[in-house]
Amino acid sequence: MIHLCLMLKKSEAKIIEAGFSVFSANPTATLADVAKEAGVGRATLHRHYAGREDLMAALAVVAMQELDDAIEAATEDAPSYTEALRLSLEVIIPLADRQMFLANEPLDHVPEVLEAYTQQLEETAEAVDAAKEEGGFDADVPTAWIVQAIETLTYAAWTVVRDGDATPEEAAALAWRTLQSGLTGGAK
Amino acid sequence: MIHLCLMLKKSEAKIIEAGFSVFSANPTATLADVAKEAGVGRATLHRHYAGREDLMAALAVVAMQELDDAIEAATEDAPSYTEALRLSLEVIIPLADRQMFLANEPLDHVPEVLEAYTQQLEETAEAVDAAKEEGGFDADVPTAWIVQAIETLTYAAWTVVRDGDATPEEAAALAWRTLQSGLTGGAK
DNA sequence: TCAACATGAGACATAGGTGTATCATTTTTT
DNA sequence: AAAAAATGATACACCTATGTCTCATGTTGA
Repeated sequence: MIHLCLMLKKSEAKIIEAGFSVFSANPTATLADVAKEAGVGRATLHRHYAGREDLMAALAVVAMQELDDAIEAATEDAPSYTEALRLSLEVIIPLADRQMFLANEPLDHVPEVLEAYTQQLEETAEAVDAAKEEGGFDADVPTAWIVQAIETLTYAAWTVVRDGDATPEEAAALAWRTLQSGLTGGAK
Repeated sequence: MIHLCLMLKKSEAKIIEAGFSVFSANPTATLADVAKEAGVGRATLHRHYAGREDLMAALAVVAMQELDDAIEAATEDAPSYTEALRLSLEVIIPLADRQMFLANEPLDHVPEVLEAYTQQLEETAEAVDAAKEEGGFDADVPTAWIVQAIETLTYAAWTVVRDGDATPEEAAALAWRTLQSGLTGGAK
């Protein structure tokens, strides 16, 4: 909401924030619910976003942008690709609740979102490949698996944080340890 | 469908199978879609299942039962709890597409499903605790995290299989390795 | 064969979310 | 202060999924 105000009008910012809040709690919530949460008339919502799809797409764009910014800020002076991946993991967890509800939305029809998403995946894959050369990951393990493991363990970390079973820092540490050395006692 | 016929009438079995098929592809599909896929009139579907919630609950019950059966069959003569967890992981992956679409359904209102699900989680947690004592997992790692990691890595495995990036056996092996020893080169 | 039952097809009513238009009011800008 | 823009509230029409009902047809079992 802070930096959103720089580019979005006041009502739009309120609607976007309400969208994150409401749809995170209930992905099938009504546009009326969003408008109410935003303290805005339903008609006003329609003035800014033509329909549900438009709003979802806007939410996706904002979420992607936030993610990109956070990752770039966290990794810009990382000493290695491996460390950059670890730092990314740490940074993503607190933002995950703004992304997760979008995962089940059919956003493939919005080229802007699709493009950003595939690029995100590609960048991760590139970072993983680079980390492999550093010895951070075993070259024998398929990159596709490592990327998927990073994504799902990020989700796992977000879940345990949400359930109050760990702090974001603890969850990030557990996720990274799982990725790197696994959970066996001997591998400590 | 094979053993379902033992307890479900023909139409019911067809509807249930169609439900898995249709809702896996599109979680917001219509009851009419399910009826069509089942080769059954929409009215017939309503005769057997009062509404969408009823159908979803029935699907959840069947899916849970299948999971229980598969896990029990796979682990009944496992040499250890750790090995039992590995075998469970292997067995769940091919069944995962019958479960995943249910994850985003609000089934908490169906006590039968809720109870079966929580029991499933408890059994996993118990197996993890037992595996800890065997040395299969580090006792320092919270059980809640291990359980969550197992779940999400199972999902990851299902995903790569679905995308054609690995066979079920390969995916299971990757998931288990990730859990146990991680993906670092040195941990091979 | 006959009776009981299940099914398919269609008509019908309903409810809820969605999108639009209008108008008075408020806020912002000039 | 005056003009312009944004907003809230309301009413309206629309569409789709849903659920119910009926009746003719088909299937099953006695």
